[in-house]
Amino acid sequence: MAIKEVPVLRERGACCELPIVNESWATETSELMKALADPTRLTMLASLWKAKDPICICDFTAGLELSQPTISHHMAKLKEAGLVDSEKRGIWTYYRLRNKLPPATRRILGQLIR
Amino acid sequence: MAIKEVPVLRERGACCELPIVNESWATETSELMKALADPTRLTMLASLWKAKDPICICDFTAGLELSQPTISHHMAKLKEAGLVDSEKRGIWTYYRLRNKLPPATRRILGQLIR
DNA sequence: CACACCCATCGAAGAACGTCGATGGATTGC
DNA sequence: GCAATCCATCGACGTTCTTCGATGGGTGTG
Repeated sequence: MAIKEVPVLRERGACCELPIVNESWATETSELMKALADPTRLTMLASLWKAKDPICICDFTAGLELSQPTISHHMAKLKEAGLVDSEKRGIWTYYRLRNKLPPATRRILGQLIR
Repeated sequence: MAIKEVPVLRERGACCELPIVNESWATETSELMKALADPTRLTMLASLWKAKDPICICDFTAGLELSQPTISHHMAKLKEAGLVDSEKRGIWTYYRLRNKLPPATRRILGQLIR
């Protein structure tokens, strides 16, 4: 646990160089993380991940203890992040996991869920 | 892309059941996602992931275009999330990826960072 | 047509977040 | 001891987020 490799020889005011990190990678990845940074949205995603069939807003409203506008709001965020698709059928709007998910995104979701 | 499995036969006011999603899983996972939901923190994590040696605050302050308090603030969040360890050496505080990371967390980071 | 239901959107309120300058403790070099 | 450096913390500000009630459009039922 101790940090042994670091010499105390370092000069004051002298900073080391950081490994190069792609800036657009950071912003794009943080967008995805923001979409996942809410327990309600994670629950909805996990439900869609596990369910074979699409799920409509009223199912989530009945199952989660939140108002219908809040559920719709969260689902809109998931859609805006490109994580879910929606389709209207009669008076219902059904949501499902987007089937054209980028492979990397799908792998991350797979790691998170289950 | 079309949703074929959904019958329109559904009765009004009748909701389906959701797949069961563990509630504490959702809150805990969302905590991790919140820690990752910022480009600066992602950049710092990626740097620590790639770097062999620990990195001190002043390196990040020099490399990223943010004030020192902001850098310290972000690093404190990463530490609070259990993602990094710190050790003081002389006047410097060195940070490194926590070596006792939960395997699942490590796998997620591995997926995210390249 | 009138009514009931589903749902997206709006506006508002409160909480959480990102950022900074200022400050002060700790450590080291002179 | 004095000055310089690193860094954590505080207080403040503006932004973003979560949540809700109210509203209205769309769709089907009687």
